[in-house]
Amino acid sequence: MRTIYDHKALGQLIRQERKAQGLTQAELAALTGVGIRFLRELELGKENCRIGLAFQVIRALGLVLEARGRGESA
Amino acid sequence: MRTIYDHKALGQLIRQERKAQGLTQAELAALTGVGIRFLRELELGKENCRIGLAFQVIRALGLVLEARGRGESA
DNA sequence: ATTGAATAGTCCCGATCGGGTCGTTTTATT
DNA sequence: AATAAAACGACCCGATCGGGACTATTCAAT
Repeated sequence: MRTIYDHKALGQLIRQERKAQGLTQAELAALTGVGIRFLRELELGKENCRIGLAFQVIRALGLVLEARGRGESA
Repeated sequence: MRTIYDHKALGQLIRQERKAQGLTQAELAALTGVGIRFLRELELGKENCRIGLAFQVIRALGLVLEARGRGESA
């Protein structure tokens, strides 16, 4: 379980997961239906990308996002 | 703990948390430094908004996002 | 060290976002 | 039911995204 505090952390996570699955950026991009450049910038922590596309990638990788309030216990 | 499978779920969560904290959209928008319209559309599950702004809102609300691989146990 | 793959950076351009605001609709309170 | 507040939808417009392609750079493996 990994905490995602911002878009950079998200990019790192995506890259890590992509590599863990043995995919290249081009392959994942094709799989996900987004452009290679988008994926690259997402992994590099681009400040502003479209969240819909980001979620497509997240789901394509089989990642699960969970949220809780600050105080809320896991 | 709540699973965020897409941008709609994220919007719902944000709205719920905003209300739980007794804030109006205008107040939260001002607090966060985003436009009211952006916040509104984010809560309504706009497909494509800038992820950087979304994270600003998430942090402003004190929400914590966590991610794990599909198989990974919590 | 060499070689090929993977990633990063840049180009142009159409498509869309996000800003504020005004008018309308929904929700809440009394 | 009446009133006020909050949320929604639409408007215009400048700013930026995201697409593919092409080159340069980094990386891994032999």
